[in-house]
Amino acid sequence: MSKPTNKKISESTIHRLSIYYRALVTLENEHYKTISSKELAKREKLTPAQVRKDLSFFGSFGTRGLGYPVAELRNRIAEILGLTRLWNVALIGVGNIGSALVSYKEFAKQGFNIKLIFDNDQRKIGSNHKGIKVSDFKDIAKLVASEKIDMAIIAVPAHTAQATADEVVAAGVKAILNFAPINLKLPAHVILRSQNMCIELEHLAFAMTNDVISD
Amino acid sequence: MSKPTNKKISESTIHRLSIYYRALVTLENEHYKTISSKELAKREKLTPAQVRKDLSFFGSFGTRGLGYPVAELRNRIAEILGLTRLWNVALIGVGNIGSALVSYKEFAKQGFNIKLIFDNDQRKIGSNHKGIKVSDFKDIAKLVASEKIDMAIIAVPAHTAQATADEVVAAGVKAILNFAPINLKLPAHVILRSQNMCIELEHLAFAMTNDVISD
DNA sequence: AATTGTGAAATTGTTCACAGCA
DNA sequence: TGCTGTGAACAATTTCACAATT
Repeated sequence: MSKPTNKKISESTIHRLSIYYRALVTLENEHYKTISSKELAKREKLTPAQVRKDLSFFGSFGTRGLGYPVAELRNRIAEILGLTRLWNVALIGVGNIGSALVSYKEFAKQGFNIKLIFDNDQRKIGSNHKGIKVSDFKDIAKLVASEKIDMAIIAVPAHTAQATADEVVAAGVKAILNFAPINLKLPAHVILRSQNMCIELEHLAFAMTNDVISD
Repeated sequence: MSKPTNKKISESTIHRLSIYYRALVTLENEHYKTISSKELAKREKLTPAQVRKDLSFFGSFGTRGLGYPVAELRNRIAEILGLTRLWNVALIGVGNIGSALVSYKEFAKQGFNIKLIFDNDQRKIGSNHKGIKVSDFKDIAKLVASEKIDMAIIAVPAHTAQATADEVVAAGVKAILNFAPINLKLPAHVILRSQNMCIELEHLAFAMTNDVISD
């Protein structure tokens, strides 16, 4: 029922699902009732065939001749991405990036609730960030369990990131978003995504150096 | 000379080049003189064949039986990525994320020098962030030219991002890194990369919801 | 003996093109 | 008629496997 095809959904399809989701939220605000693959593709600089292929992975949702029902499709994608529930997130490290993430409103909008903040700097422990008291990183195991934390965001310096991640995993966290610019080694059962902001700037530098022109 | 093959270097290869670069910097600090594709692959969770294919795009740098010379290879990748020069970067928007980026030390380490900061909030204009005075966004065209800005980082709220980007492009900036969670529409000659932090969390949510286990 | 460099094979991802349906 | 859903064709990327080299 929830798996109309048994083909594996690719990473790139999941990525585009996030894109569709955001587009559909916008379309809903613009009071669209339906949207065709052609129009959705145009908005997100994709091809209509790709939109249809992606959406067909989880069943027939469109109406031939008409397009896709915006609200229903947005809902369905939210279900698939796991956005119909709240996620309890722990933030590790409240330096530059960590502080920015606490205040980042998009997270809350998508159901990612930063519930705990950890640091190991005595000057920061006990202080308040957007109404959340900074806890001592030593207490992570206890608090992750009691607060039912689902995910952790690691925003500590590169040289402590691996040790930090190991402790986060030991505390029972099963999914990590890493902002430290290193490749973390974690057990296979832990889901890891990394965000390295330098890599994107390097990509710009590469493109400018090599006169890459996107057409 | 600089183009030993005429095959196009793919986006994914460029991405891995950034990864190799960082790995090689680490290896150099650990006093490695040479590194084999096997060992490099192991460190970065890739396959040896892929490492060799990627590196072969820009010539034969390895020595059969021995591996790749760490320092030389790091240098060569730096050249390819355009990291052997300084890049003048303008930051647009000094809210949560913008503030974090000004203080983010990795940027400077890789030669990305945030030289100008812009905002349109009168309370912020004139204030200091890490020794850089916040300029009025109205003056962007003049300052981009006089300060020889190469790239802009857009860190403004989603609803103003498109208008901001349009002005940044009008000011003559040819490369943009966008942190606003929308799909910017820009002329083809402008190089654009986007970083959407929600998408990564959504990926974690998807993986947890669907019991994806990376093996 | 160890490891690169690279065609060829396998796999994965994208686009085409059209039958089928509203 | 317009647009979806999808198998087949095509394109890109990754992996294999091995000759060449130190």
